[in-house]
Amino acid sequence: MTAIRTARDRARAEVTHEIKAEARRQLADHGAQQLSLRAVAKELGMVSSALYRYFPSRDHLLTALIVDAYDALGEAAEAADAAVDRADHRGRWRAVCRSVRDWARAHPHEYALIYGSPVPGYHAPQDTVAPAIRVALLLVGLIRESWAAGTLVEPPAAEALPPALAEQTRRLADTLAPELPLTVLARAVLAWTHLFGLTSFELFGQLVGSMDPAEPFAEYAADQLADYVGLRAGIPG
Amino acid sequence: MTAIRTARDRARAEVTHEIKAEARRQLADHGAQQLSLRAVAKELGMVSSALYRYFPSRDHLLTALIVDAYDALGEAAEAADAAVDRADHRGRWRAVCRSVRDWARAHPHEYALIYGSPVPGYHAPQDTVAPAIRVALLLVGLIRESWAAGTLVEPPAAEALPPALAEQTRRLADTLAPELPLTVLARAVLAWTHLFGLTSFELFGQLVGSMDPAEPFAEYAADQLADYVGLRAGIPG
DNA sequence: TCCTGTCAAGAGCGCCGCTCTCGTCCCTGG
DNA sequence: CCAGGGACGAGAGCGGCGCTCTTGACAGGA
Repeated sequence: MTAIRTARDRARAEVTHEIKAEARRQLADHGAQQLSLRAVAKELGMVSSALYRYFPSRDHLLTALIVDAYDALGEAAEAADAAVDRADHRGRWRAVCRSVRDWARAHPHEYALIYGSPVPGYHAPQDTVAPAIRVALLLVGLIRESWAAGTLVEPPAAEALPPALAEQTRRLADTLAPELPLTVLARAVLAWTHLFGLTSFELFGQLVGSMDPAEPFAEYAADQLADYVGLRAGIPG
Repeated sequence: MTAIRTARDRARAEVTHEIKAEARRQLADHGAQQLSLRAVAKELGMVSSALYRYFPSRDHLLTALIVDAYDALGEAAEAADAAVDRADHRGRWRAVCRSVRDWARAHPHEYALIYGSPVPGYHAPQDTVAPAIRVALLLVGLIRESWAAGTLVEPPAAEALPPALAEQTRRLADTLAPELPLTVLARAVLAWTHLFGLTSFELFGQLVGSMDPAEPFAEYAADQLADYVGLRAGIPG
């Protein structure tokens, strides 16, 4: 558990890391579909069968890359958030939205790997869920901060969730943000799905011919979503 | 141009259709990734090379399936729309949203084929754009009807689009809905992206652990989107 | 020192998309 | 009516894929 012990272990960790690095390079260049164990092995001066000492299958290697991609995206979003005044919750929201889009555009194949259609037969193992929700946690976190600061605009009181949705939202709130009104949390989830839905739409070419380039539309969407969840502009002071 | 002429032509059309049918079956069963020309050929009692008389490559066959999928989805949406009172624009909106989700859940692999990450290297040819926009046209159409009927709630006048987006939206409006206020059209596009974004999120497993099952949330989203674009409930009479 | 576990390598299996060649059959123009 | 040409299916084959199994070299613990 402590440090890496034997020379064998150290070598093993190093080779594992090198395989992932080369695989990530090929993924970024040619996409997940084209990621070939043989090509990775060749580039590393190994023979394909040797890779199976480190990853039991292509899917396992892909899973490792998925976790890395989620983490990279989460890190980018957190960095963007951290660069904005803590009290400017709306500005932070917009920064996170922009960072997601920017990261996706900079790493289209990685983005497609995590938010595109899942590889058939492939089902995400449990290791991927924790890194997968980093951006969602970030968004909920800043909404909570705005709520705590008293700057969050609540949805109209008349708007009640239907019972089934209220129950689901309550369960979600219990582990995520018990103090938030359920309507706020439901709207936050909706905004979250929209952020990634729009990013995917742009990246997968569905906007070509309408809102293309998508930059102004993405900015507008981030604004509208901030309104929708109730984030107010600027710093109270 | 008139009818199918010679026996050869008839045979060719029939075989082409059978290839597509078998390919669609395999696509529905195992996903696009697993769609193999050899398997299709074997199932049809042919040899793989013979298929190349009908489709010059796997991608071309896939493109044919994509067009079919867009058309099937468009047809389902149009049927759902047609089943609702013409004057109940909000009801029609919700029916279309529900039909998209239903179709996607009934045909996950076809849906993934058209709204998932594009196959690497694959770029949609022009044939696919016309069927691809059927649902969008349907949604814009019913918004226009509501506008014409005077039942559409306009966004707050204070909400102006930033110049770049206004210009894009205007270009879109010119060929789509010249009479609609730009803010309405922009909101419609946003709602359109959200509809498919949410559907993809559910289908690709991103909602597992939060809004799962997604039924109540999807209904809620359709409602919220109807509000957002300004569709009022019920029939004026 | 022996022995056990780890490792890279190689051969090979059954797939895949795709190409090329070769007979065959039928349609059509003379 | 018949010869030529075009469309067709079959087959062999190429290079590549994921993955398995066996083999031999090497290092660390008993």
